[in-house]
Amino acid sequence: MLDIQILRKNINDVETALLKRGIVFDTETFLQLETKRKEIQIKTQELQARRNKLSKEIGLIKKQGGDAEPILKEVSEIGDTLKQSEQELGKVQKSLDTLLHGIPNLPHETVPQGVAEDDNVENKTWGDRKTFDFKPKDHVELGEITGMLDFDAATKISGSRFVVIKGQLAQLHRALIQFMLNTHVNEHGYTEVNVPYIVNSDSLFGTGQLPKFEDDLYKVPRQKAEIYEIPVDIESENKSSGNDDGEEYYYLLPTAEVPVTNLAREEIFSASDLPLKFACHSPCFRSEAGSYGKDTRGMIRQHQFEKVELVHMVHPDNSYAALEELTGHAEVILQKLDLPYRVMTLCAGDMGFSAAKTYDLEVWLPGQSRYREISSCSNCEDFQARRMMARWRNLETNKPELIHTLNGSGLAVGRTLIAIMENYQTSDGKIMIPDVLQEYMGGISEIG
RNA sequence: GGAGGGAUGGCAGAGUGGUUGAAUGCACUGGUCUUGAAAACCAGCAACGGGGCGACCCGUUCGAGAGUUCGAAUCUCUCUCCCUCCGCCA
Repeated sequence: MLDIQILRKNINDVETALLKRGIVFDTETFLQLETKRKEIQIKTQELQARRNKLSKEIGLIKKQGGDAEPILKEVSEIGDTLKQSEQELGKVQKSLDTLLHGIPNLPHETVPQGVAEDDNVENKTWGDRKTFDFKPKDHVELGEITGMLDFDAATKISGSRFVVIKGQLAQLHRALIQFMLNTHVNEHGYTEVNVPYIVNSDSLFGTGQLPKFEDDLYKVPRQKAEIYEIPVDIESENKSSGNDDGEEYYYLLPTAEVPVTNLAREEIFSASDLPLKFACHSPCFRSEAGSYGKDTRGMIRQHQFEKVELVHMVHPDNSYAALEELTGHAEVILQKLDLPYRVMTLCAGDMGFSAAKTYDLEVWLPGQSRYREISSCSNCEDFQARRMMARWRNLETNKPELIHTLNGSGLAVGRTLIAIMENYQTSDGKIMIPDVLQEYMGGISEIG
């Protein structure tokens, strides 16, 4: 969520910044709403002040045993006007909120202009792409040969975009999780957390998935206490547009970023608490609505996958240094696994809703002969913090101020598994185990 | 599933219709004292929003929402969450 003060004072800057993302901001509508808001708010508050003043006088008069009748009459006349004014204000506020909640974060000045993937900028590449003296297979073929990736079984059990991993490959998958967590906790100073996989709408609002991206999420009906049906004809008039079904659903987490970042929701940290760094392994659930036909082959894009997520909560001055650090931590995993990758700075138009700047790590997949995203590391600045009121106390001002939040994958486990399969394959379809993982695999050096 | 009890400022915890945005303690900030620190003492200290160049002024907020009232932390209703006991259970 943007600071509404920026919209009020520097609307042109906002327009320009959003244009960098390829978004044309409806300044006209905003200014109209804002003018209306100001007018109604001032009027409402004047009425409230008058009512409060008179009510206090009534209290005093009654205490002294005087006659409050004249004032009582005057104040009761304010009632209707005030109520109407308050309702009007509520409507305008709501429209403004809806508008504000739908505006994505403004890109940092170092973010390249652009609207799509093609405009992302390559920062660096790491590692040598291995050359094979045979035609490298992709993970689907390798999975078939070894019998350890079973898409048909998953289709039977669940449907498309699921997979069953079997045998030593499942073990390798588990080994990757241990390896990633251990590295981040023991070498990078993260605190490991284990979180709920079902989250509420407040949490999703906090990180920015709601209200705009509800279609991407799996909803879980929530058990509600039984309530009596209210006869429709009586009640329907009064139930205005504000009839959100707010807490009727839980949601499956699309990323551990949601529960972990929300640890900071409505908290005020002391300056010495920061930075906080959390590492969390979790499954992730995504409906993938709107991605029909995209990445249908293999386990690149699944409804359910596992990920080790890194989250930083930092002093606002340090968030860009933290972004470099966090990205570096994700890179370490790829380096230790000796998987070739490149680092991309996402262009403004390709960034997620909450991000001010994002680096993507893309791993080389020889079976597909291309780089594929395996981690996305973002600085959200105060965008999420404002939505969830995550603050720290500045001792210089003695006031609570917004923290900055960052998140990144360190790494996506399923895609890392694919990368190992494709990069470490042998001509007869076996998979070599990267050195650093062998201790997690009972010392073996090859599977398949 | 059954029976009770609760939710108030950063934290703990008073407050049951009228200058209560809220006693008190802790924490925090500034000061006195001290060689320095601690202790003691003095003072300050909720958040959010609006108006004004500004000194300031105003509004909202005591889990959330609705209601009663001239006036609600306090009364009514609904919801959410937490705690205790019993039952069941990985």
